[in-house]
Amino acid sequence: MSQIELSERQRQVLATVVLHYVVSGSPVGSRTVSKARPDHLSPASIRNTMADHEEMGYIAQPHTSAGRVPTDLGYRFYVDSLMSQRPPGKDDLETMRQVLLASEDVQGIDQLLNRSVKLLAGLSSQVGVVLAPRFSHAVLKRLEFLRLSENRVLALFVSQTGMVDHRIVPMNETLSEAELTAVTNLVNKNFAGLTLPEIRGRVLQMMRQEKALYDRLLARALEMSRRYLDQREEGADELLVDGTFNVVGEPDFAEVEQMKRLFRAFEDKNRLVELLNACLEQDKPQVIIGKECLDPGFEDLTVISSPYRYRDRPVGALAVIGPRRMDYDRLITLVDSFSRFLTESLARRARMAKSEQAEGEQDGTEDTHDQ
Amino acid sequence: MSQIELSERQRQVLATVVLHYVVSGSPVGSRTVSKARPDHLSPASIRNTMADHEEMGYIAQPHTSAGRVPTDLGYRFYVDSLMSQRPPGKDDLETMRQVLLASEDVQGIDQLLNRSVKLLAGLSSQVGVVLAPRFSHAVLKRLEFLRLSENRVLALFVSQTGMVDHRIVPMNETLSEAELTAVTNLVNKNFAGLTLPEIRGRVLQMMRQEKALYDRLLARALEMSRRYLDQREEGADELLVDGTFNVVGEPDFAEVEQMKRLFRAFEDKNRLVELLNACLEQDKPQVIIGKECLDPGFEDLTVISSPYRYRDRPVGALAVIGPRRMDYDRLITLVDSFSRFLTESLARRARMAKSEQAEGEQDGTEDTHDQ
DNA sequence: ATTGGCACTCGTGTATGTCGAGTGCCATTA
DNA sequence: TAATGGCACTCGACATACACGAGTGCCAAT
Repeated sequence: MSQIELSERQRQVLATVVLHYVVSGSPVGSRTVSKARPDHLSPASIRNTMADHEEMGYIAQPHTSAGRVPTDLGYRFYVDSLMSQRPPGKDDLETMRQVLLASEDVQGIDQLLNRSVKLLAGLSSQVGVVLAPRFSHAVLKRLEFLRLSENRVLALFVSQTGMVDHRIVPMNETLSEAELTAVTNLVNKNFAGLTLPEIRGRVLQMMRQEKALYDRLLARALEMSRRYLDQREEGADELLVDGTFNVVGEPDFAEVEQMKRLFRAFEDKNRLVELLNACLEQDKPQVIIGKECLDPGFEDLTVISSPYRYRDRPVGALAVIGPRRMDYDRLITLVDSFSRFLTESLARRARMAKSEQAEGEQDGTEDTHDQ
Repeated sequence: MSQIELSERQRQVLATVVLHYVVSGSPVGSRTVSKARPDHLSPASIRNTMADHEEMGYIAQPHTSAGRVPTDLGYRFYVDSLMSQRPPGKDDLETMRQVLLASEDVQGIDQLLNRSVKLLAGLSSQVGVVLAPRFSHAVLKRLEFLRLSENRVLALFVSQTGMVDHRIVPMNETLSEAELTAVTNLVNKNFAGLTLPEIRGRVLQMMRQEKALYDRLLARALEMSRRYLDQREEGADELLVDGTFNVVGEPDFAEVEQMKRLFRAFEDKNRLVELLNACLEQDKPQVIIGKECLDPGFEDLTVISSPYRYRDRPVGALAVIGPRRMDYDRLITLVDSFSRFLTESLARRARMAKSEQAEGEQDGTEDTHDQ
């Protein structure tokens, strides 16, 4: 595992090994590499180079006298410094444009994301994952409280882009319908146009003010808002997965146990959400190869993820998940351009909402947000 | 394939074959049956009986000189007339009670269903499916319209049990915020307490009345309600699936192509919804075995489904899906009692909402509904 | 530094043989 | 007449043996 930088030849050979292995799926030998490279090196020379690679941990033999297979480290090196950054295929781009534009017009964000994940799985022939926009950056258009039963109130959050979230908040004090309506109005008057973190801050601040203590309704309103904010966190169904069938035939997942783990991982949304959340702060597509992911459910997988943005802040992410042996060149550019498309799509929505807001709003809240 | 009724012996032997095959997974021969049955018949006699069965199409040989395997018809006969109706396991019942009661208290229906499907998959070790309550039987608590952009309005439907549905309805005429609020009020005054079909009827009826034509807001309100009603039908994400990993190891799905079809079927929610909708009118658990299901994606599967009810009407369904070789006795009773539990759970919710409604409602709509 | 040659390793595929579970048929039995 | 025991036959599962070929490491020659 020496830290010496690789010579040009070593780089070339490693790239060839990865490239060949990705398409063929079987270990690649010195002879194959020799024939594939334009410089006419004999298999024997290649063998020496490959022996070096093995020593450095980039490639490995499944068994003596077999060809070489890239290790996690090998893939990593390939992705980081060998890969040819070719532009995305025209076809892929065109399809994406078609589908996203079509979903953009009339449909809600849910449908847009739904189609996106199906499209992502389809184009990549892998498992597609989309993490829906986080509510933490959503801007409140309306927060409504409806009484369901004596001690249960339904809190209904609508963002300015039309995202809807509802939670049931427990109550220990019963309010009449009229009081609830008043509370709803109070909340909207105070918080419309703010994001959730901003609302949380405002709530705490207002709770400290004396005035709130004497205004029973306002106190109720703050209390209920706080409960709503505390309630929401789980992040369960804001994750869309599609294309799991693409992984079924893969020879890389021949062993049953392995495959079972895999599907269990796909159904455990929480772990996936966590995984994607981790990439939110990146601004290039992020590639996690095999054991680089600490979650044992993913140790035979590669995850290519990229966040999408709204108003220059990352709000959600999308990913392609597949076996480590995958077409990195294509899929990375695919994920990258897909996230750009989604970002654009959201921006267009926002522009529509903005023109709307500018036209017919009545409240005087700050206008630095317009989600 | 003679239609003669089976003799007692034939019934016994067939039952034994099914029972053994279900646990062992390998073809069962005459010798095995002979030893398993209390009447001391020699293998030779059993062979005769089994030859009859084969002639009648109840069992088949994978190849000459192998044991017999039940056919779809054989399973069908077993389920219909041979199965011992044993009561559900105490353990299963207890677990169900625990989980459902725990989810009942504070949580919304979404969470209840979410846990249900996981529990169903867990208890059955098969794929669990739950079809969420249809909105067509939901009773309107509140229908709200919020403007998102110039020509898009968000319609927000809340049922009296706390189910939430939102759609985006396109508009060709722009309404001011104030007008929208007025419209919302009109809609709620007229339609609160009605189910969707009732609302549809009422809308059409009112549209025919002259009065509506001259009241511009009322006309708008009716138009928008109609658009909302037309919009919703797809029934996409109201289906929960869990436990697909249970099907991975199954030797019955050894062939890759078959398994791929399977997973594609699980992801195509629409087909599943259709399948479950078909069982809504049954009142016993329904068993669909292999090719009895016309959908080619399910031809190697058995689906055990049962509706659950609300106010004596079936509103949703749940199912266990697995290979044809499954423990019919246990799973049928499991599905049956699970659907009862869900029905009860919904009823309890309704009682809570009812006491609530009786206490603090102000409108004079009929009280024959209380969802 | 590169290369050709050589012995060695192993996985894969094929041919071959044995074993045993299971069947169908028929003559025998109670 | 229904049940049974015996027998020849079939066929998959499993093991053994063997040849083939791709691939390697090492070394001496260029």
